[in-house]
Amino acid sequence: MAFEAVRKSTAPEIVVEQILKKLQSGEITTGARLPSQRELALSFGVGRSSMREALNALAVMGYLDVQQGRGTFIAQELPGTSPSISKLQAALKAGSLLDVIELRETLECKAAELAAERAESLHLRRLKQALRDMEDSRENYRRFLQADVEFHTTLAEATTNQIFSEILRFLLEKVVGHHETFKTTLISLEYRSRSIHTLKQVLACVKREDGRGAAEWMREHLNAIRRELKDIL
Amino acid sequence: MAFEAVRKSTAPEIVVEQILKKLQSGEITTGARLPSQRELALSFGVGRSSMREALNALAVMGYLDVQQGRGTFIAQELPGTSPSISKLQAALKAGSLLDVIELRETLECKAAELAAERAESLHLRRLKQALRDMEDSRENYRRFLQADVEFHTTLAEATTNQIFSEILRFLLEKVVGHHETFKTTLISLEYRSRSIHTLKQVLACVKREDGRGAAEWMREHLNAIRRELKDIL
DNA sequence: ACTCATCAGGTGTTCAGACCACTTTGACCA
DNA sequence: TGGTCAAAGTGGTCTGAACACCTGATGAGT
Repeated sequence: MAFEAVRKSTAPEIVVEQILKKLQSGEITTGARLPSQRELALSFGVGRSSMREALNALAVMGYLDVQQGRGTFIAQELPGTSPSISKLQAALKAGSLLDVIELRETLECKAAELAAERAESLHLRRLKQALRDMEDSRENYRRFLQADVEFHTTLAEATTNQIFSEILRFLLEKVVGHHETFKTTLISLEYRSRSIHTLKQVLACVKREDGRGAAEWMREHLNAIRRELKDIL
Repeated sequence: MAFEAVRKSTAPEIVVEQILKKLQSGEITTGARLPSQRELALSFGVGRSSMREALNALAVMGYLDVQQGRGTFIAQELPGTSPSISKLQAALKAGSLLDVIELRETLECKAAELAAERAESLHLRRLKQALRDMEDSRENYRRFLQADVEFHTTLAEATTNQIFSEILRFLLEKVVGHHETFKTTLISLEYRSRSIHTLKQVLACVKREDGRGAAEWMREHLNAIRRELKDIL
């Protein structure tokens, strides 16, 4: 037998709900100006402070835009009530590391390929530097990981496809999170050396604009990670 | 000569910032109880209403949990302080449609391949149904688009890789958004017919577990979209 | 005619104080 | 032991008064 939590209805909450309803039903146009806080408080039958709390809450949520001396306006862009974002985050939290690897294999191989075709000298320099950092920090796990991520991030940026690079950055962030949660200091020194070697091959391919080669070496790199992961789990 | 927007520092904002800093530096433990609003206001040197505004903002953001009669508590689960999400959204909004297509080609071809290996009968049924819906709504643009999205979404789900499917769902949502923004009713009837044909091939390949074939037909499908897009732009 | 400083009125912002509603606690009593 | 009740502390709400800021009108000066 389950009970529902008692829904307490405080004044600002009620006001927020009412305004939200009008907002979502399209009764108020974006960019429109609301009456002054004093008037609103009067017409809602609440005190100014309660009215202010409601308006502030809506502002924090991104629905309103309050400007001192000018008034309160409906936000130009209503926050896309997109539940997909939270679903994405939930999936990332719940999803298995192997799933992530599968995605990374798909995306990063293509990224390597595109990078080979489009990378500019700036990217090449950063890739080179990241590899040097990895070599210099073989024994320091955190720094190694950081340089590793830098390499992958730069490669993604070199695709000159902003969406591509942001999604990859997003994924990598989660990978790092996983590492930190599980304190995966376990990663073997041998694996690190092999990583550096493989990524050097990737960089070499990118330099000579060999897309297929870059993709293949990247696949090799990710397979190595997958193997390492399986050993640990 | 560019100027930065003036950063107005209102009292509650400053308080929010300070509390946020303490929160993120881990100076306060989750679940801990804060001093009373009156005390806090005193120690921050602001009025109680300003203090309340700050606390409410933090509560809306999910950092705090205020309970009447009991006190204000740090939320048990601090909201993931990931700015990358908003960056991702920004990139999606600003990024070109061609970039999205490039990503889709990468992801959906792989999805088709994986689906061919893993799809269950439930997925096959839904894919079939989606194709039927597309055929039945050749003349109704919105319904056609909806069925189209359903096909791609189902294919993504058939990978049995939750993260994969969520990211694709996320991308597709944006594509639909683009369509609705630009009122792209322009898409030719011929294109629709060709889409249906190509996707039928994809489904056939998935049925006989031909991963390579499914990927190739999907690539064909996306190339058609790319061509259609170029014509429009 | 144009430019600029000034001012009045409206707006959001902040404050202080009072009171209300709720929760916890502990003293009290049957 | 169990219930009742009052007190104290908490957040919730209201009010009136300043304060800070923006806008538009006014009018003096060029």
